[in-house]
Amino acid sequence: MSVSTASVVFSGKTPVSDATRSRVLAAAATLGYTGPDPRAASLRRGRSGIVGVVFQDHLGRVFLDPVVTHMMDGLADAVAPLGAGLLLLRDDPSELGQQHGTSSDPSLTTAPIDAAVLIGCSGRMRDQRAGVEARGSPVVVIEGDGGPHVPRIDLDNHEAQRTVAQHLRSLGHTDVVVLTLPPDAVRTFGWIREDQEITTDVTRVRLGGAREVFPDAPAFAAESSSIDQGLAAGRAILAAGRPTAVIAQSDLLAAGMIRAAEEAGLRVPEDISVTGFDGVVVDGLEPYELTTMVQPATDKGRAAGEAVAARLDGRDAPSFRFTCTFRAGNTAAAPRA
Amino acid sequence: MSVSTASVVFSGKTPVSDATRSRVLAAAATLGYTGPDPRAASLRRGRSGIVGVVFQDHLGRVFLDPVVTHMMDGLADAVAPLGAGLLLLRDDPSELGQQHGTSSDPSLTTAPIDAAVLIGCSGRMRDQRAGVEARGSPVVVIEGDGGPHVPRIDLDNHEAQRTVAQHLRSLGHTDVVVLTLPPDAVRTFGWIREDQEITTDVTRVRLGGAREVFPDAPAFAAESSSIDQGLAAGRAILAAGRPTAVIAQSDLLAAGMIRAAEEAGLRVPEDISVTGFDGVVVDGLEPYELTTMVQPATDKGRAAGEAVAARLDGRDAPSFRFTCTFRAGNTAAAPRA
DNA sequence: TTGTAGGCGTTATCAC
DNA sequence: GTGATAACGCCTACAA
Repeated sequence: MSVSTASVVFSGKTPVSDATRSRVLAAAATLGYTGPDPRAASLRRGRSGIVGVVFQDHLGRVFLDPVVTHMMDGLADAVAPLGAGLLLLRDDPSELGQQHGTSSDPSLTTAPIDAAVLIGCSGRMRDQRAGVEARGSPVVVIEGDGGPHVPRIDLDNHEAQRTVAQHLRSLGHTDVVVLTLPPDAVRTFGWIREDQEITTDVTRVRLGGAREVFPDAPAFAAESSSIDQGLAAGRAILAAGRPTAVIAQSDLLAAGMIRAAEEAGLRVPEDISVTGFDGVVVDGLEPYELTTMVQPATDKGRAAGEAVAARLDGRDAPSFRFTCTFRAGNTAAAPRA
Repeated sequence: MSVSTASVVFSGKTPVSDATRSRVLAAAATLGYTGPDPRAASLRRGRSGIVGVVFQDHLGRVFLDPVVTHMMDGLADAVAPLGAGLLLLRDDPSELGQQHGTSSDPSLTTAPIDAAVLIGCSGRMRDQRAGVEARGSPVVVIEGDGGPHVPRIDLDNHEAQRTVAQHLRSLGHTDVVVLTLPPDAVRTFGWIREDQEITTDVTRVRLGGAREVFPDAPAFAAESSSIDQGLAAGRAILAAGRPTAVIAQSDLLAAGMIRAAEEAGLRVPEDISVTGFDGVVVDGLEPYELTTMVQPATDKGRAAGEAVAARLDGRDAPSFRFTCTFRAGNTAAAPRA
């Protein structure tokens, strides 16, 4: 009985005589051997059959934010023919400042992945990316800047947000607040200072688009994209003043903002206009239909998956920018005279 | 410069002099070494920091079915303190009948996982489970039978479905059809024959609960839990006859069934009653509110995660059965005289 | 504190 | 068609 014969029997890569095969299988059964150990196999082969997907947030968000679930749907779809599993990873801020992953958390650098998809791209993620690529694993970034040679899948965020702002301006609004996604990995809830650096690309670029139309619009940052956060931020915004319109950077935030407005006795859109971003279905928002930009979330995920597949296949993968489309709902109207 | 010194520097498990550390790091930088290779590390350690989650379905379902997303949310939550990533795996039916995974797909047996959570438990999954446990990786099953010593997280499906059926009976229904989830891995769409074996536990048990009240109710199987499938099945059911009520095994199927009824010019609940199962929010179902059983999906996921954590920690993990609660909506009423 | 040796379980290569 | 052998890259004793 030789090791290599056993290997051959289990992998089926080389013809084996029936007699030998059954002898090997019998021996395996006796010894309680259940086939190759994946860890050893992946070391030897240099492939694990795993694509890592890295989020900057608690993993719960992956499953509760419709934009993300749709994106993941497309990603899973595109990665399937590749025969790879998706490993959900978190870009853990608690590792900040530590020399090297003393944390037990699997992360980009400690997980046995063949490729990585970064959702957003913080500074630290960018550092890790270098390490991952140094090992020869392709990296693709969705909504973020991974550096010069990293395929990048994103939206025309600036343009899209400018479109919405323009819509509000044409309705006659001048007193506008922007309710933003987290500005950086620290995720501080509150007003964004003038001198504050916004490291999260989506947040910064969308804000830039809005400010192209309303240069002086103050911005309030939420900790994450959720209705609850929108509600909390909305309360804070209304406690500080009474804008005629709020530009939210996500539909979930917009939904929360609307609730906050209702709480404060304001009618939408008569007393205050609220716009969203994403074009997802938000539960329980009736009778409102958000005025928002619709983004092709599933396509974005699929494009990322295809880019990964291409890179793993030795082919080149270009960056791709998707276009959002304006959808007029019933949450934006002319301000009251 | 020695290998072990480098190892020590990177792992930080042993005190190292500052001089040595910087010498090592400098050398690493020069050589382009970016830290330990995860594949080799996981072989040596015998741990990969990965928990596999196995679905019987296309991975897209994971992200589009609200019951599943909530469950995953709870699971991610409970697994987080463990510092493990979640690997989404698919129990690929295409491997059926193959001796050993000649497919390139990562599966329970070919993925480097430390533990596995099985969603449902097909016959093949049960076989694979044995292999996984033989390697010492704990397995937990959600909604399925993994065998004698496998912790099992599920619902009082029989009782719950009986409750709904009882409700319909008390309203006066006698002519009832059950719209079921897939009966087995093959997922054939259509009427379930009398002699047909139902291998998927949830499907079988819920059907049993319904038939305790309506012993002769015919059953129609969908291919998956989705509104589209409910619609298709609903059309087929209505083409074959006109029951006074349909017991759907999921809210999504119920939603599809309602659409099919509307298509056929039937009013719900006046002409036909429809009940669901899950208690999730179904988009665009207004003005209906499903009469359904609400299940604690998030808790189910969390319980599974805690069971995994316990087992990885050497502790014992008991099975747990959650209870569903009846929610009266407006989709079930007395049949017309 | 640093260096050396051995093995984790595979699989690829080669000889037979 | 089968068997021996050498890495894959790391980690952990143990010795210096």
